[in-house]
Amino acid sequence: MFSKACEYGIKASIFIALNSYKNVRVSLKSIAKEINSPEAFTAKILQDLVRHHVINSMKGAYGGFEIEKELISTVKLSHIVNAIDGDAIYSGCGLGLHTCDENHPCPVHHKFKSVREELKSMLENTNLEELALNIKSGASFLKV
Amino acid sequence: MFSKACEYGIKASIFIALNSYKNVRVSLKSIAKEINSPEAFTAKILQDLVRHHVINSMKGAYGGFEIEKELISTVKLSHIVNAIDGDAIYSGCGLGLHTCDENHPCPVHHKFKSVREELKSMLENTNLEELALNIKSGASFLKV
DNA sequence: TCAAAATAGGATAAAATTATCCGAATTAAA
DNA sequence: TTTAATTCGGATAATTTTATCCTATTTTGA
Ligand code: FES
Ligand code: FES
Repeated sequence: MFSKACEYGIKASIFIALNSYKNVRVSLKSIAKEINSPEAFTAKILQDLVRHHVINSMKGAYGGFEIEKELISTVKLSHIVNAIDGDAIYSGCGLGLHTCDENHPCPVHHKFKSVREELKSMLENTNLEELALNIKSGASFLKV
Repeated sequence: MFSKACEYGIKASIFIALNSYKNVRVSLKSIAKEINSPEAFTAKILQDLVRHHVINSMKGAYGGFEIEKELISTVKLSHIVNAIDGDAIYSGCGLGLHTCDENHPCPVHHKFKSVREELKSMLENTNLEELALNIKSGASFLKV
């Protein structure tokens, strides 16, 4: 469904959010360890999220990644997915036609559309805060 | 969402079904032309579908691909997707955990599950007959 | 000021997906 | 029986995605 890059991006963001509540900046190394992802590849993805202002980074000793506490609840999954995978999963044609066009629909258009919309609204209505809290409470897990 | 291979496979199957109603066997060449796909790559995918008994093939002059008329309405999108992309899209974890496990859920599990189930039921409840009929009536299109 | 700890970013490599090529095997009609 | 039209299947290539490596740059504390 999502690319590996996007999966890592989502998991990393949740872990960063979790720590940002505790005013702790997390390093690339600890992120990769926590979400079980390749370090250097994860670095690229984090850079991407920084460029898209989903997370913040600080270089140097005692540096790392963070998200402003007040913003955590405003970061939606859709922001992360969009930054990394783009919007094809929302708006692209399920059968790969150049554009999804109501007036020139592919065979699965009407059936596919509702699934895609549900996915879209799910992503747009899920924020990092709730995801981080579920990790904190032990209701969900980032690896294994 | 789906791989290119899967997109081609679905479109090809619909076109084959459409022609099978007219007792016409279609060649690789005409399929690739109709669905706007690379010929040799499409051949591989069709071979795969033949092996999975989604479609039938006949070699030699006047050969080509077909689906038994009586079976067209029994071929579900899920069969095609499963033959080509496997079942990860149904049953895999949205964040790439090794397995999707209710007792060890990833952060998006509960939100993701319903989307995945809707997709699954859509694919399991859509058959080639209805898709072919919509193409026939001009209600939907296989290319451009 | 210097050293250590980080992220940034470019270059490259590995793996997976998508795509192409070509000869072998099969089939039916002439 | 020959020939033309096909699918089949193996080898290979191109592209995209995933992953790694190395150096530069930034930041803080000693
Ligand atoms: S045209 Fe294919 S999903 Fe809309
Ligand atoms: S555990 Fe991730 S979707 Fe179920």
